[in-house]
Amino acid sequence: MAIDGSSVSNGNKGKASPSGGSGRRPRRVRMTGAERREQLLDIGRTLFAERGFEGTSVEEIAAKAGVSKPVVYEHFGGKEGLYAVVVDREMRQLLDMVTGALTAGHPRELLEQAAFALLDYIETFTDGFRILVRDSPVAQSTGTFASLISDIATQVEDILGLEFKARGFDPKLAPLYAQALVGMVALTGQWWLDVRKPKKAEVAAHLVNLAWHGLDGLEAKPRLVGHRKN
Amino acid sequence: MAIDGSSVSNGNKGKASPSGGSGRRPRRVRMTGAERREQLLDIGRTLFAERGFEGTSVEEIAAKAGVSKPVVYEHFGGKEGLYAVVVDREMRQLLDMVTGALTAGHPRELLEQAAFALLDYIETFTDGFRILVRDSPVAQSTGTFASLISDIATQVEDILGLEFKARGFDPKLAPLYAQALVGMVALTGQWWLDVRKPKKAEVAAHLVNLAWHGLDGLEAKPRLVGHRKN
DNA sequence: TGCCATACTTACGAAACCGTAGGTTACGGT
DNA sequence: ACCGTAACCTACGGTTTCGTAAGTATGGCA
Repeated sequence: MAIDGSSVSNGNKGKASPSGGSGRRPRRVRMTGAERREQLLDIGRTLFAERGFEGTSVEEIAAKAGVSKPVVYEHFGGKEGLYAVVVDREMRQLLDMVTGALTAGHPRELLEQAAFALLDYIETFTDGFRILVRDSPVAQSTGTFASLISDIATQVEDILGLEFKARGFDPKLAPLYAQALVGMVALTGQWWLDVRKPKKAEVAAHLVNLAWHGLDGLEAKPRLVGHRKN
Repeated sequence: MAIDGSSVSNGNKGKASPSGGSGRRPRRVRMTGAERREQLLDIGRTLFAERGFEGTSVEEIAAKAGVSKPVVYEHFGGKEGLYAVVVDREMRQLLDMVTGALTAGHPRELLEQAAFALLDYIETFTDGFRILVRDSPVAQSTGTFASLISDIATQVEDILGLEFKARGFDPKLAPLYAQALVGMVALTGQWWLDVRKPKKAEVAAHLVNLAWHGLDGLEAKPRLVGHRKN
């Protein structure tokens, strides 16, 4: 089992039911430290996503892992410790995906790839996205969704900045446009989470359509330049 | 004093300091019921905005009003009661402003007005916006920011739907584009909350610029059709 | 086989919080 | 001057939660 990669698998089989199904399953699981740690992170992510930081108790996390509270404290020092790790991993994941999509190409392709990457993250790591969108516990400054969005927006800024200069626009406006683009994709992604109606690639195509041509010059049937399947 | 209108004024003069400055100020304030109610709503809104629902205690609200806990329970029946009223008023306010901006005109003007209205709301009722963006206590379904955004998006949908039909686009895509537009404005507004850099009208102009012409056909110096001052 | 580090438990202290019971003070009308 | 009502308070019960102290089982290894 991969120790580092934020494990996508999450079945919650544990359930703390003491009796096994057939004869001789070991009653208590007794995982290795690293395993338990990963499991707690998984469960924590899920619970934080659906109940928020303050709405989730350490005992609940521990119980769902079939373990008692002090185990959590042993691994993370406390609730905030666990939360911090969850958020950090999630931010890293999202940032990696988007950054990877913003490496090279024509601006329109970059936009397309980034939009797709964000939608992809939202789909694959839904819980993480929910956590990032929700509020952080205290003293946010860093670790906020806003700050993360800003990080991404900063990269978009750089790209836009060049483009703006080349076209004679004020590069100081790049942040604004970057924010608008990210916001457009992010909130559409959130909406799409519940609806799931057009396929992801189609959503991305339409978003790019809107961002690139504007309402005035929309194309009826936009296509992604790079054609994807999933 | 207007009983109903969500009072914008918020100075927190009370502060519960018992000694008045000069001679004979009555030591305890003893407001009328309606006044106290409004004051509690004001304070509640502020606290919920900065600490969230679960992070705010009834006692804290009461203390800040220079009053004891049971007063809050007398007026609102509990923490959730107060929160519900705050959220309801805020949603109504925002919805009114945006709906009012979406009454008549050319689509581009509507977009412009709606964007401006949202930014205006964010600026004027910052705390309210923060509350709406944060998470609701439990059993969200209604009262969520997402649901509010959807309400607004629905209105945008209708407008876009007509436009799409007239232009021969698939009207089923209207929700997607509506969501994208609303998301663009909403998240840009959230960003602008902290930065406050370009003036509100300028932000609106650029948003309309992007939404209308797209990155491909951006204007260097967009102007709002209806010129505003504040 | 005996040892020992690691994984894990039970039990508890302390604090924060919600919500209520029952009593007290000021204000307005008569 | 009196009295009722509306506004407000003190005090407390009961629950939840964080975090810790101190002890128990388990599995690998000399």
